[in-house]
Amino acid sequence: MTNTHYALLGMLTIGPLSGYDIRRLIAESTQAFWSESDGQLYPALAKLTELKLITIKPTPKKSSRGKKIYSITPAGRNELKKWLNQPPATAIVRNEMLLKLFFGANIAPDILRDHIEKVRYETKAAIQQLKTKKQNLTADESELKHLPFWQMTLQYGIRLNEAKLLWCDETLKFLKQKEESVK
Amino acid sequence: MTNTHYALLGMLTIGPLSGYDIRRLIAESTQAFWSESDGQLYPALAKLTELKLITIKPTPKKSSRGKKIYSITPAGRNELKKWLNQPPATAIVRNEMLLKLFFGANIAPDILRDHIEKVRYETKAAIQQLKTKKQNLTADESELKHLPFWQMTLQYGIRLNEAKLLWCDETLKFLKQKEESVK
DNA sequence: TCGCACATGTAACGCGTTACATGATTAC
DNA sequence: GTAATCATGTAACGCGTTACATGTGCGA
Repeated sequence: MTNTHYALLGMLTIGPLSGYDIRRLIAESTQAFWSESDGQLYPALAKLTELKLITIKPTPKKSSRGKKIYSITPAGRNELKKWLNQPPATAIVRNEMLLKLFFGANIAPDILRDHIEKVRYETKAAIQQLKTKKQNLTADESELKHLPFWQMTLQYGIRLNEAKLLWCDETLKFLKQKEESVK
Repeated sequence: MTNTHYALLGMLTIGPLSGYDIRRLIAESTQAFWSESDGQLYPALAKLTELKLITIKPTPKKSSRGKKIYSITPAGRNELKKWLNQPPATAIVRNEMLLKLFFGANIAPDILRDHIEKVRYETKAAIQQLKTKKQNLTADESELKHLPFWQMTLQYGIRLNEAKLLWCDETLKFLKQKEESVK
């Protein structure tokens, strides 16, 4: 049981979903802090089924395409809760941007500026995207009990990206000063 | 050539170092945004030597332990610069804490609060550590040209963690209100 | 009828971690 | 002499990605 498995169990607490649905949900709702690849998703669903933590609903009408609708079982809910109750592991991060910056003495100053300018641009776009997503989420009335938690994760993204933006501005300003002092 | 290889090349622009030195440097200076395990480090050094991007210095005096001192070659510097000039790839992140929060509707409210409280505590500690490290860095005069860049990476950590702390406070407050409204 | 979105899966690969293994030198 | 630190490496394993493979149903 990896985090991938728990992520899938968690998604199925929202309601019965197909693999494809989960895939879309992840892409739309959690891609900012969680992602799954196909190569993980489908084998993980198979394993969870085998463990009887999820079940395949009997296809309601005609076999509509090859679609399989999964539901979480009581045993599945139990496993999920056990995992949720454990404090989250502190992640080890690897930030390529900061690694390059750490070796910044070896880069031409204008190229480094370009890099940070690019990060700044992406960060601004991310903030905008997260904010609109947070707005739209409020409008949507389905799955009311999940709403506040989903908002919190979006708020996290907003806050962290705001800080990143601030840092980009600080750093660009600093780099500009540095270059001028060299002239 | 993976990021690990470039990280090692980068470290060797600071000066000639042994594998153990690099290991220590990473643990002391970049662990907040970059880490390497032994299982990567030594094979990577071997490969870089084979590619002649780094060389083993003739052991200066008596073979002091089994120590090998590596230096970057001109070809190595060239490879490093090519990598540094490319804009950093936007990383895919996986944040277990946010994933658990996303499924927060399935957790007892007080346990969730504990989780965030723990994050808050760790974040405060991280800020303090980064700030003192930034102070001490200024005092140290070796490797002057690297200093501003190292400070920028620390500042990044400080800014991001400050935002995280703010978010923790916001979220804890919000959760408390939520619980009271249920009563 | 043609293309796109839906829908599920497998195979290969590689990065990175963990655990194991070994031995030298220094400080107490 | 013995513990801690210095110092280098290997082996096994597993997670996760990428690319490949296949097929359905709907709308223009």
